[in-house]
Amino acid sequence: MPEGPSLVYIKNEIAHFAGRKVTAAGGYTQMETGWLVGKKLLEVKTWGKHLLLRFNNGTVRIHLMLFGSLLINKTKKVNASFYVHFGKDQLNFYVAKAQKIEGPLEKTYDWRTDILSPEWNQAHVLKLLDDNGDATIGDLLMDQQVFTGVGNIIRIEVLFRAKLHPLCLVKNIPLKDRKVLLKEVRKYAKEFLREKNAGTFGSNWQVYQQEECPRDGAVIKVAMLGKTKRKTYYCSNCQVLHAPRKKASKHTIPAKD
DNA sequence: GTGAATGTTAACAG
DNA sequence: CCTGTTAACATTCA
Repeated sequence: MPEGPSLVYIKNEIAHFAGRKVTAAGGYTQMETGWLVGKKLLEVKTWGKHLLLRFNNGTVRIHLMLFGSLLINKTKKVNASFYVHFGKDQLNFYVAKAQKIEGPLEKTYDWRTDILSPEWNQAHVLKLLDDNGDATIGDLLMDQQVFTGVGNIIRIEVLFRAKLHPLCLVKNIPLKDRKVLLKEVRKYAKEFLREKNAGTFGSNWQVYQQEECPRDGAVIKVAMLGKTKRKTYYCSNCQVLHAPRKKASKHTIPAKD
């Protein structure tokens, strides 16, 4: 369930709990929960795959990892790792990691990299691409400090849409193509959320878990590539592995006078 | 029954 | 010290 858009989907489901007072909190999480009782939930936010429940004395950061889930006013047979009750209403998180964050969230989080945030900032992310030129783009897309909220599905679909080979080095990607990539990341993240809302998620994958390239019919390759220990689906026919660019040589620029 | 899956981190080896 | 590998977490689905 959990890539960035799935967390925004969850946030939207529970946003209306803002203003309600916590009557009980607990679970097998390591985090102390006593500080929540009696406090009013001020706001529900996300930063990539983090779900943030903000209170005036701290924020609960919830991460669903790979298997986590949330049930609203329902329970499973197994214990919740974290739960919070608002009177008769309850949020039950399973297999989720909960931590307390102290102080203002801006101190912990930078939303300029969050692919679904209105604060997302192209210039800032382009700068981060420059800083990470030696990484492969397939690896860098999984870096939450640069592409906050991207998971394996988004990574793979976006590489295809931007026609980039997963092993392409960031420094070899022309600026124009970097901008196309960033545009596709934002676009596909929104499409992902739209499909979550419509209940059609997964019906429009181009390469993820696919066998044939929708562009040219080539066989989709599956491999573990780069440092990322995740399955990578790609079309080696239409996804470009940019070669090193020639060094801009100042000496070959003809002098004007 | 088996294996894989939208993820991350701590512990360990070299 | 830096880098890479492995295990762990414990669920759901095919």
